[in-house]
Amino acid sequence: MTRGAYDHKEIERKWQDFWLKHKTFKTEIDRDKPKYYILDMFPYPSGDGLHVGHPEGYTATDIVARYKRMRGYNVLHPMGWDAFGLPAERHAVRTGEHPAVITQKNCATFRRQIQGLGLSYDWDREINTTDPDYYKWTQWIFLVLFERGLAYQAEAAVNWCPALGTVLANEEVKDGKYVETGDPVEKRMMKQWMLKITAYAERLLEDLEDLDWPEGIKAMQREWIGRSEGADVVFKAADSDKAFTVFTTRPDTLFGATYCVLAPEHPLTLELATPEQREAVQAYVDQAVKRSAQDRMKEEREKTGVFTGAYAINPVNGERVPIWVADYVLFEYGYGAIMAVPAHDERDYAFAKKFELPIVEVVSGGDISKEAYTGDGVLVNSDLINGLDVPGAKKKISAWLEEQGLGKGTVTYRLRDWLFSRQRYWGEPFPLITLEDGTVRAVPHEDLPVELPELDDYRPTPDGQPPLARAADWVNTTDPITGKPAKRETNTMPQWAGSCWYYLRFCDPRNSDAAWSEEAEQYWMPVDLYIGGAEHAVLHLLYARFWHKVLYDAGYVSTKEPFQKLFNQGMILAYSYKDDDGRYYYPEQVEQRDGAWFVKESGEPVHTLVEKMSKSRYNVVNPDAVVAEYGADTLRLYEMFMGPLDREKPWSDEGVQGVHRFLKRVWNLFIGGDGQLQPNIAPSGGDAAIEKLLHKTIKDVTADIEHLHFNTAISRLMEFVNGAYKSEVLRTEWMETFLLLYAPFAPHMAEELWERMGHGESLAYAPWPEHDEALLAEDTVEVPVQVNGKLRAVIQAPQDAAKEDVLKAAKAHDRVAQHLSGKNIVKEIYVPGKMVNLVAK
RNA sequence: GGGCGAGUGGCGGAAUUGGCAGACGCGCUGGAUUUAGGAUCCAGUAUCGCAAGAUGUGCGGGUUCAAGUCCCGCCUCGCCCA
Repeated sequence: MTRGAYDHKEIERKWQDFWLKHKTFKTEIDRDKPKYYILDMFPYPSGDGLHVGHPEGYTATDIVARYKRMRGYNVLHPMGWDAFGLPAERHAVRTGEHPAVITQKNCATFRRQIQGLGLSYDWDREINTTDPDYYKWTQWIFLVLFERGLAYQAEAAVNWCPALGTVLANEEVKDGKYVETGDPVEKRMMKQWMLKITAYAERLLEDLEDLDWPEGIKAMQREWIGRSEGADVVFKAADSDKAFTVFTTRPDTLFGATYCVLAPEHPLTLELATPEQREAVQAYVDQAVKRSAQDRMKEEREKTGVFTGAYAINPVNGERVPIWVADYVLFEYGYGAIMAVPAHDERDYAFAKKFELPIVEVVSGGDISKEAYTGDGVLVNSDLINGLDVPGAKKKISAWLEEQGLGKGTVTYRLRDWLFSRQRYWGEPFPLITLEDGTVRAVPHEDLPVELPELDDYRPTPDGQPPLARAADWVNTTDPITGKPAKRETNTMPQWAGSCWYYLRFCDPRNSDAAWSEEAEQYWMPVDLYIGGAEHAVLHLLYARFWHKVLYDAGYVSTKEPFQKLFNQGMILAYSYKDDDGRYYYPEQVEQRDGAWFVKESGEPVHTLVEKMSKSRYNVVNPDAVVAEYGADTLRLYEMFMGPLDREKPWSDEGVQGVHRFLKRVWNLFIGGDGQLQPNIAPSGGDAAIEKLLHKTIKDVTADIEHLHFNTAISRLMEFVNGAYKSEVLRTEWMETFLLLYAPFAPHMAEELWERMGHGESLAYAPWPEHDEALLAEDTVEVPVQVNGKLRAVIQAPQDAAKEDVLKAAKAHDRVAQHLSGKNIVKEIYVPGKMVNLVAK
């Protein structure tokens, strides 16, 4: 290798060591500077190590963090590990090794890989959700919820897998089977801890308004919360003293209710069934409860149901309507009972058609002989609300129901309370004990954390209890108040718990007296910019917002919302190669000939696809390999150059090489083959055109970073370098300015060149360059001239030229004149400094 | 079915407010240098055409002096909800 050649390995090692050793990015509260809190969604440290998707978001936040520091902000930019979770537990079950051991190993790998990317985190703030010093405070927050009445125990339906003897998360179950092994999963009622997130539904919805978040994410949260206004209506059973309540979003259609449906789980279903029908109803209920909610809700599925033999009285007109049982009504939603209006609801319509139930139109505007009409229209066949439109009818009928004591207008939410317990080992233990009389008591704050006990087997017990039940010494304890025997909770918290508040711990991560100090929270919060994948659009972000609001109500935080601005990076995809039999090939196994792809060995044709990276598709790109071959600066720059941050984009090895070539061009612009600074970099002289280009670059790169348009920012830097290569003399000052612009993107090389330019200090806190608008002003501008909207010439004109002069010059141009000859000009348009258009006939 | 987003060269993608479509990069072509290059540098590269010129941002209409950009109708793909 030539002496002066770009050696990314040595340069990157040198500066990574420098930053760590000098704690360059260590942050303390500094009231003389404005703060800026920029956060990545911290990773789950899996055994596979970093994926190329991780550096995408991390590089984006790193660029902003480095840029903001240079703009004089006090930047909080931390990293940590969301390390509780299933893979480590599965590993423990297989090997008997404590999950903490594999977790430590994985964290070390992630730390090494992330540090190898030159990301400017304050490593003194590193946190780990599995560290007792951390989960002590997760337990403390749980107690805040518990003490405020927001945590309660309830019988809830869970996914029980008999083959594994454990409960599974919803994500692990598909089509009634465990996704990993295919073992059947059934619903089972178990006592679970629930968090009352529904108490915050309205505020979680309302406060979305002021957040600078992608509209799509806000829409998804709104849908998830699913606020709907409607009415509760009481239906009495005919010839009985029983009654049931239904919730409907369409009380206006009450006169069109021709039957009612109870969910199979509804307690009245069997009670109301007539003796003749009871057997059929029982059989239907038995098979319906086994189906999943998603399956039951599927619209395309053939509707099923059984008549109970009983009738209800429609409260508005006193008519007898049959009561059916059907699985398209869910017990969890509303009251598990509906009034069916087949004329104006598609599912009711399909059901009524199949079972030949009457369909009565009450809103005009559709053709109910063909399909249900769900739009607005004038009410008909509806007595006191005839002639009104839908919103007017809703209002009037709700008021009438209330008057008559038959119901009332209500608001319901799709959002359910949060099932918060898991029958697992590797999670936070609940800081609760249960006395023999059933009293549940919080573990006193001074006794936190409740640490996980050591086990020699991490499987559930043979009788289906969670693994923690194996630790009898731990489970059996005494109540500190009464001294009576008590048992610890054997469930643990779900993985979401640790990530619900980590952004607060980062403000004050080593505090042993509190989860965070008031001072730190007030200085740093809220998070100014939060970047991560859209897969957390609903759950993580909703759960964290919920906890934050509870902490706000309890007076522990000063902001209503945790994350002011949110941005989602798009997924990185990759090309994969697949033959007609569906077999995949590694990129090294295929070659391109005449525009088509073939397997090298067999010559068999393959087609290329752009897909998610996965091991089974043989298209995973390993960031370690890219760093080893091209360096971290290349990986960073390439991932940012691929395209807009929020879009999906395919990985291309050629693209990586292209960016690496650019980095080498920058290096060679500064450093000659002899390893010395290029002789044409001089304290004075230089072309004014380069100075102008530089100032344009400053202006554009600055604006692009502010807008997170990193791909175009990099293309501006490339344009400057292309310009500099054509210039004979490069003024030192200009080249240093360029390095500052370049530094957030390729920090290792920028630091190295900055040092070689004679600076003794890191450029991490050097002031960000400002452009001089005066230098950008043009004396003369190029004005395109169109004839009838088509470009015919480009003329030079003074910036402030009068309209007449420009038009005269335009008409005088040969080619313009040629296209005007024989025609009359009917209109002349001049947009100053921009455009001339001559309309001629 | 509903909501949101996207559709621009061979490829990834540019284009504040309607104002020169294709910046920048990949790939490709040619040249320089080199014992050699899959290194480096320079030039070219939307399509058709020798040229003048014509055509061109998923498709079909419209508004406008001027439309990738605004409006109406459709098609395809992605995500979310059902």
